[in-house]
Amino acid sequence: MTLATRPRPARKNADDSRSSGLEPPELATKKAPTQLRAVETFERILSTCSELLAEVGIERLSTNLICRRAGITPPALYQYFPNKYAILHELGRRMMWRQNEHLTPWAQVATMRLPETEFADSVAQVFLSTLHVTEDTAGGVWVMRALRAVPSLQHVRMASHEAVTNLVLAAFQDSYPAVDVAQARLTIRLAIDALYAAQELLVDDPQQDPEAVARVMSEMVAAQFVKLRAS
Amino acid sequence: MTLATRPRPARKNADDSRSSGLEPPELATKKAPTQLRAVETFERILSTCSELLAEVGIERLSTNLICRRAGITPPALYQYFPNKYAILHELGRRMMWRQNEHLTPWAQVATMRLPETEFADSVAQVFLSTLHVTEDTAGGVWVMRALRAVPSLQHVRMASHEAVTNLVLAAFQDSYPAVDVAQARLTIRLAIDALYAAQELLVDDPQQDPEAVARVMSEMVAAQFVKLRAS
DNA sequence: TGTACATCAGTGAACGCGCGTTCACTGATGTAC
DNA sequence: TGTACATCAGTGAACGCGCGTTCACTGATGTAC
Repeated sequence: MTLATRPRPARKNADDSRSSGLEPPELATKKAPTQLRAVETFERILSTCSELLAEVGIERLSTNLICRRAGITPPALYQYFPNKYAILHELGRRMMWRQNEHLTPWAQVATMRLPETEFADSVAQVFLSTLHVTEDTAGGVWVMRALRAVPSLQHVRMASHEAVTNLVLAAFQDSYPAVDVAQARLTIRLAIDALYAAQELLVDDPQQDPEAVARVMSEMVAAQFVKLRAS
Repeated sequence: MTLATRPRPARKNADDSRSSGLEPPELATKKAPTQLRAVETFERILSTCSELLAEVGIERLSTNLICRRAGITPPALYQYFPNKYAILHELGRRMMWRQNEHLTPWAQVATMRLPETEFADSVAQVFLSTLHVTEDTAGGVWVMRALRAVPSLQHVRMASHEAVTNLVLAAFQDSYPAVDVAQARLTIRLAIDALYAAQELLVDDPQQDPEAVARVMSEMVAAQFVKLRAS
């Protein structure tokens, strides 16, 4: 018989690569895939990760598990991502970006000038449409939860909320230039966080009626916005 | 020389005890400590867990790590808790309970009848006092985050928010019996979730001013409550 | 008030397992002449 | 249009490590007579 098992390769110092557990993990992707096959592998890693996140939760998610499910071997995964956090980072970025996309056409001067009732209706509408973005993505909720749960991933959510705030703030300022910026920014930011919280409630508790939640939250937000206009 | 190393004990079937990864983990505590020394150990496990949660995050938290830091051996921990989730469960329960404690004296008929401005002020006050509860507990924020992140622990947060909702709802109904219950419950629940979201913002972003956040959120909530009274 | 014994509290040492990670390698795709 | 060669994409097999968990055991505390 020829070589059935190869001899153990010499290892320099296995500890070098293992972090002490205190530095944050690398989040950037590594090599970008160029060939078609590679792009498919890259995307399959992402979708598998999303899928598994919903099934086993972030705690039991591992690169080995992703590889097994995606039908590839670990070294293939490591070519593109340094660790599972980088995969989650990419998933989070995409999800946030898709949500923000739905907001851009709403955050216009014309919207900000709407009378209270119409304004509230428009808020309710964007609320429901961004809700659908999360619902339509497999494991979308769990990606959102992972962003919250992992310390090194928090900034993705933060940056996204910050970006949305600036988007809305710009439109608002164009409409009401006299309003105090700090005050406006805070109100907008809190409105956004409250709306996201309401989205989470809907996901966590399927008993709740999305339309009713959208209505109440929009009223709350609209009233505060109108108050802000007059200040 | 006498027995330096003992012979390997026979193991029946190591797989029996290892879960397949799909059933939720047991959350109840095991034996309750009776003697003083045991109570101290029990409490040290809890406080060490809280401490480590803040340092390494839930992802790297392990029973072994807790034992090392707490100065006990694993079997001692396993006497009281079946796994790390049970420890987090207990920590979460305590934190939620302490927060709710601050709310009970507020959720009274007299409060509900306050005029809008005074009502808003009182909301701002409870908001800030519950915020301090989280801040004063070592690793308090991380306990909250763990409750969100771990699927099997979600119900602790949910149950707490539900309980708070009922508390406020009862006081509100006593004051305004004519108001539609479902409508009132939804408004209250969303207000609570929004206030918690604002708390998280303050924790995540130390730039934000707690007083300013408290003020804006309270105004938003108060306005909606007053609208509700008149319906 | 003393002692025998039961229960409580915690130890030391080991286990099997899956995880993250890397190695030398093979096969597929693209490209220069 | 064909071919030699470089680069890209992915494999199979192994590693050291820490984790969850359990064993038989020792020492401390409480209690019945």
